[in-house]
Amino acid sequence: MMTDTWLNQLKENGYRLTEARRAVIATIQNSIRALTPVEVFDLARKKYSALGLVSVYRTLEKLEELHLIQRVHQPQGCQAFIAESGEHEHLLLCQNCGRVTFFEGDDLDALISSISKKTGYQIHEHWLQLFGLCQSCQ
Amino acid sequence: MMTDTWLNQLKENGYRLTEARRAVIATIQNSIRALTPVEVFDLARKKYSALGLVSVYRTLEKLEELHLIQRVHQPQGCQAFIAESGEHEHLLLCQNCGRVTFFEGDDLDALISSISKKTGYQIHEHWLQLFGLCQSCQ
DNA sequence: TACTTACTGAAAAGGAATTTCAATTTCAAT
DNA sequence: ATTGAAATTGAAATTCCTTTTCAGTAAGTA
Repeated sequence: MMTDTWLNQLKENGYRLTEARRAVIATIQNSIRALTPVEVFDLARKKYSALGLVSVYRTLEKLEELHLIQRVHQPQGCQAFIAESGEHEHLLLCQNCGRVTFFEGDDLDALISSISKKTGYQIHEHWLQLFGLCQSCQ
Repeated sequence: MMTDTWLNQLKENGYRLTEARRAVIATIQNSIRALTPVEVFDLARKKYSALGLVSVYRTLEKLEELHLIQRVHQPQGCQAFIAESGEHEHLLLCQNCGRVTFFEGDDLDALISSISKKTGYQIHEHWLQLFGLCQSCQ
């Protein structure tokens, strides 16, 4: 199970496995949408009521550092996190329920080299994110 | 001049033209990179030293509401603003100097309809942003 | 089982954005 | 020009979110 993968990742990097971290990890892995620190806190406390908000922040920091989660940028704010998919993938967000779906196969090479030629920039990275309505929200 | 366009926009929407607003507007329009509220404040105070930070926040709010400026999302944070270009354009950011260049002509229709088919989402919006080095920073 | 040290939650501190408020300025109506 | 109502101002206070501090606790190796 994926939870174990994350716990192993923490362990391999010299971090300890604690109840607080297990609760935060389980919460994020069970969510289909991006969660803010306070949302993680509220949800995780249902399973582990002694959890402190500070530990949520500290765990999120470590998970982000290990590239297990990523920050999601949205018009309403950029404080929410979602589990990362393995590869270089982009996000598709439901504007109604917030569900996050990953997609790949963006071939932007032609576009990027054309923009590079026009502007004179060396282009190193790109962000692509789509917004819409998921099947159940249409 | 573009400053006048913005001032007219404010006026047409029932807002008054004040020294504070003129200073904020001039600062943003003269910047080639996105500025945070505090950066706007520091720059604008060189021309109008009585300016308060609160007025910067309030003016940014109104300019955003009128779609004259837009928030720029970056890995380091999402508090910076840049003047909007007229049409639906995307941003190209220099990772060294922060210079912002707009580009258009992103034809993502094929990609978007393919993703739509695969995922079942109705896609309504897309964000595309490129990062790299501008000519003078290479 | 013992022991080192990372980790914890609570409280305090810090930083950014918003609200409050009395004084000032804008600008439409004289 | 002058007036006066109402929007706007800057400073201070407040709120909200995140980080730091700290003494007690728990993880996990020896």
